[in-house]
Amino acid sequence: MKKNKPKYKQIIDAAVVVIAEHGYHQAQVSKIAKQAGVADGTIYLYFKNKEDILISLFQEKMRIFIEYIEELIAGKQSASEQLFLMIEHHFRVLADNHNLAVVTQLEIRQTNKDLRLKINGILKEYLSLVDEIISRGMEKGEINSDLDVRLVRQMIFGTIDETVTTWVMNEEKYDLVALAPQVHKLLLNGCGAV
Amino acid sequence: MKKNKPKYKQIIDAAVVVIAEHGYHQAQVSKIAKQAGVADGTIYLYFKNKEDILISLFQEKMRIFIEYIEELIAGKQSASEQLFLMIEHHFRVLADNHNLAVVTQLEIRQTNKDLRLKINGILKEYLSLVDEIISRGMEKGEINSDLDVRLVRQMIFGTIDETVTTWVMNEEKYDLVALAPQVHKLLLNGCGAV
Amino acid sequence: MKKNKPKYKQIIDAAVVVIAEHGYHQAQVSKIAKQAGVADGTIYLYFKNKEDILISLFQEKMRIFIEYIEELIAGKQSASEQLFLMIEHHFRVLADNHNLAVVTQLEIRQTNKDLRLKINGILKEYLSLVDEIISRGMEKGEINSDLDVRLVRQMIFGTIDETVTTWVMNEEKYDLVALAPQVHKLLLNGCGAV
Amino acid sequence: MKKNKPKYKQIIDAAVVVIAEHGYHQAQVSKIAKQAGVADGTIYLYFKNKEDILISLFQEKMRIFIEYIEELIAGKQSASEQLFLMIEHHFRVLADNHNLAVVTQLEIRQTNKDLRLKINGILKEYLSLVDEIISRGMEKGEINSDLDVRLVRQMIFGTIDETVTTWVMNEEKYDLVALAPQVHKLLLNGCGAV
DNA sequence: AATGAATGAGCGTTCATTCAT
DNA sequence: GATGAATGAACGCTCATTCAT
Repeated sequence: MKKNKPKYKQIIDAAVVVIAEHGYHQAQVSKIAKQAGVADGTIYLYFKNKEDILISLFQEKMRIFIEYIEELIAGKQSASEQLFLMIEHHFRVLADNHNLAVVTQLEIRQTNKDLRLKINGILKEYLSLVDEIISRGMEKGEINSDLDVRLVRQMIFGTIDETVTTWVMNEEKYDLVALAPQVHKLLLNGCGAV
Repeated sequence: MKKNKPKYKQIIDAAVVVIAEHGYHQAQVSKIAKQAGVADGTIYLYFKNKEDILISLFQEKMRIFIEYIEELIAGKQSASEQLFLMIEHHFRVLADNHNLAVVTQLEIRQTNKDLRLKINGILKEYLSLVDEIISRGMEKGEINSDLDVRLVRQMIFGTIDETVTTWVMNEEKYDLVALAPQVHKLLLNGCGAV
Repeated sequence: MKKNKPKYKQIIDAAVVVIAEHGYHQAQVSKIAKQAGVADGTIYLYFKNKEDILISLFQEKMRIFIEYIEELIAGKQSASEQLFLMIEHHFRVLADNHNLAVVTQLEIRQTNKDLRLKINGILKEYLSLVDEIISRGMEKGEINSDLDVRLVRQMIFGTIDETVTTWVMNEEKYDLVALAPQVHKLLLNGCGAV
Repeated sequence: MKKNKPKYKQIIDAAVVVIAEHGYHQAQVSKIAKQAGVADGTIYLYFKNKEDILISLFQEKMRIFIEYIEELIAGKQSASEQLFLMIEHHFRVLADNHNLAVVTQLEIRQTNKDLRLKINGILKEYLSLVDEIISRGMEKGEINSDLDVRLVRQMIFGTIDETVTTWVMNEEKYDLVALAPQVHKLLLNGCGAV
């Protein structure tokens, strides 16, 4: 399995650095190879093509992200608490990793439709997690079950995403994690929680 | 004034069609010119460069959009009603114009940082409009004035944008405009309206 | 005869200014038209094409130049004196007209082979004048008649031309006309004058 | 060092052929690549841009030229002899290489001011060599030391250059090398040698 | 005669990918 | 496995010239 070899992660980390530093359109394969300390051709022993680096990058980070959140909310009973932990973790991960924040909020979106569809495919796992929290919240009466789950999820993800993007665009001047309680309150209100 | 000459609008409309059909990176100037029924060089009598077409396109559409919404909400008293009219109009414009929806939700975002910053500059007028509705709603007691206006705006815009993007990504399979009441309700709840 | 109409000279003078100021490759027809105060299309009522402007420019200036020198040397007996008057006038004309100097020494030479051949055709009149001075000098015994007239002419023209070009390249920092006596002496020595 | 790799010289030689054959402005990079038997992109592994090909070409040829002349005149005592060897070698190199003669006398001069300045910078090494010969000639009493070294150099270089250009323009119909003794005599006379 | 909007051919350069070593 | 030199397709933009008014 190539994904477990050291150079695989090495190249992905190099890609995050290079894309964050130079922007997606200036992140040539040769630059990524140089940053990773390997030859250009070596990239193609681990990735099908340049697009595949980006997909794998997103997949890898998302996998870790989701696994962590799943652990985090595992023992919690209330949807409200689960939602809060998710929001806070989402904010914390990106606040702690400037490069990753730039890549996911700004650079990765500069890609073509096809690539974005693939990235959306990966994102679905996260969205499913949100759906589960919502559904469980409805079952327990925490969330108004008249609402459309999909719409609620779009509100939650849209708000979180927009909040992070605005923060990145404003050069991360303020404390993102500190916004978690307010965002949580807004979203919970929206859900019709009493 | 070049912006009032017929070819100016002709080229912008052609750009919307070509970009929606082929994607931003496959929207060569020659393709746009052909679609507009002018020579390649004519493009440059009306636009500084290819990037300028995109900026002008967004500016032009946003100008019409904002002017229309301003008229729409002019006589309305409640922030709730104003918000609803805005959401519905936002959805309706894009639902009525498939090409424009694809361009604004997917293609325009594939551009480099500089261009995105310019586009964000144009978007600010819309966001200001939202801010005004929120502020007025707070003054009247419709919206919980303890909330951060910026966060509320991010929730509103983030939710609307995410809703439209999801709809476009799902190949516009369902009725977007019909979602307006539910989205409106969600957002109003979020704002702490009683 | 178009050459006698005011706009003909107007355009040629504009071309000298524009080419000197912006360089040959940045001297677009539209710039020349603007400088001349006429419409782009008007240029083509007086000149076949852009190349024709340059040829006519050179022809016009050279005609005046030669006519003047012919008058100047008309009454003079010695080839030495004729040569001196020619050198001095050559230097003076270009020293007095910065733009013309830049155009003839630097910019006009940036043209393609065909155009340079045409320009050389015009230059031949000047070279013939030099040949005549040399031949008469040989007849009178002022110049060593064993020498090849063509080679002597190449020395004379080559030296004058190189001297002016070096002066232009050095930003005309020193007095070109003041060099005439020394250049004259050098060339006369070269001709074997005693 | 890229300059020692075979493809470096291969591309320069191809450039000489293509520029001589089609003229500078019709010497597209793709034509040069084809002539050199490499891909278009390969050019850019060895040269910064098209302009750089021309500069390197001139630099390379000038380097060989100067090195050869320096060896040639190393053991010679008289400035007269040194001057003759230089003139003859100058003529011989260009007479032996039609393409190079066309490129240096006609095509290379069609370039813009910036490029011409760079080329002049390279030419300075040659002009310095001439200056040295003149200075040494003055020390030894072979050349009239009242003369301005710069003017003498301009006469020497101007005459040689004009002679070669005239020969190229006349389609190289006569024997250029055979002119060396006469040109040498003319110049030596000019220098005031007895 | 004069205008100036419109035309459209033409090219230097980048960079993802390959493959011989 | 690892290398990195070589490949070659693809495109935004300029500007001399035309021609309807």
